[in-house]
Amino acid sequence: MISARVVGRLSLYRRVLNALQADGVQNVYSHQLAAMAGFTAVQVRRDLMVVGYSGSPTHGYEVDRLLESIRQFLDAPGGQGVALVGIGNLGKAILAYFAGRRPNLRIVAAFDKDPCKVNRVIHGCHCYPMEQMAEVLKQADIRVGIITVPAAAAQGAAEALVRAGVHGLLNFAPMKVRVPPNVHVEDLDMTTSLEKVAYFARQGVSGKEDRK
Amino acid sequence: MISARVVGRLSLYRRVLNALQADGVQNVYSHQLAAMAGFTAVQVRRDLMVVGYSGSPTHGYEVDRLLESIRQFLDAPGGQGVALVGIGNLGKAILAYFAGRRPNLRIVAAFDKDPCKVNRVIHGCHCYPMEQMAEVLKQADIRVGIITVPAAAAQGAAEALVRAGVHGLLNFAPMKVRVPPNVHVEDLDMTTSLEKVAYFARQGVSGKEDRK
DNA sequence: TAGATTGTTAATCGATTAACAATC
DNA sequence: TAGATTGTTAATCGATTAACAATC
Repeated sequence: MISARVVGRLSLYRRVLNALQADGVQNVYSHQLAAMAGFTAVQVRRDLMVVGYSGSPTHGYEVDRLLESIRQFLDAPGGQGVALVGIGNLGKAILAYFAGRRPNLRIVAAFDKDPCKVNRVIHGCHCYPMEQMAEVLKQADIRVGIITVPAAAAQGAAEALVRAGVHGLLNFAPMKVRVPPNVHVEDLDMTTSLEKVAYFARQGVSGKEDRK
Repeated sequence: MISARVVGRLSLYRRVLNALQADGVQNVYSHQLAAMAGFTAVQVRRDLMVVGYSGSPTHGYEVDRLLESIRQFLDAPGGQGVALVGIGNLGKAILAYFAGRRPNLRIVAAFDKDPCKVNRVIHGCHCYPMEQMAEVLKQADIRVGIITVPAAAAQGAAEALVRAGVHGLLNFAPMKVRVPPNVHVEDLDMTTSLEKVAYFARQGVSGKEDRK
């Protein structure tokens, strides 16, 4: 079983490698990738072994082939649709943020309980009333959901998404949601993160070991 | 040295406790708080010891006094100002999200290099050109920064904020920033989080142990 | 008192780091 | 070959979990 941490780092390596590829770089060593991604060389080498592509002691890793290996590991073969619940300020910003960024992982449907916010297209994403969720998600084979509703509505949104067949949730609401054990939840809690930063800024220390 | 994890959990406990207080609940046991916050009772008890307030075996924790202890631990005495760099879709959504939410931790200044986006007020926050950052931050004694610029501009934004005296950064850009060791950085990388969720949704497993 | 909960120590678990032989 | 890097195993570190005496 691959840990969530490794998957997250692979996602970061890919972005760094994309930048290198754009610059015409053909080979890269683990310590270079480590410095750019903010991890250690040993972590990088161990993570890259997971995707099943080996480097060479003389040339390091070939950028092109490594990117292809990561792509095969991370991406769904035919692309993956994502649903978003909660078309408020944050929801709309996230629709804009992901619009056209990664064709393989697109937000293809958004939902809101407010009738005034649905039945239109925002940043290329169709907006539907909550009642149509099961139907739309089944029809588009969507298995990933993003929750951008207020805290009080988060649990309900999560349950609706899970009922509609979603197996992964990205939760922006400042509240933990309870889901069946086979559903993966990532919490992206901006309030907690900001309070953490504020605490350590006030203490004048980093809360982690130095990053050299 | 308190770990960033503990500080983050305290922030969550506070929100759960606020909800309980609003419901008129006066006492709470560690296992109740644990269930609501999504952690274990032992974690809750250990974390609460950090803030220096002891519970009682018979009544558990008093909600009012516990909230006060957490507040004293987490919050800056006179309130803490926050600066935001990058007034795009995401930046504006974050200004709206935090507006009026926590008087003690307010975004009081926003910056952008685009002259069209500055010299106005968005969700109660004054917007300035980048050139005025050092001056504004010093005058308002701001030590916390939020980065919502594109990936390519993140390092520059981080350096400008650090030069202006910031000791903590909340980084939304999908790129690691390098900072001096005494600056605390929290990365809030939506792209990585979404890719993690998509990966585990596709595998049909949670990537963590069951949450019971 | 009896009993559930708290505070605290010991054991477990997992991830990171260090060390080193294998490789080109 | 010499040398830097890779892949892999062992040691370290930190956090979580389990166990239990102390408490009201």
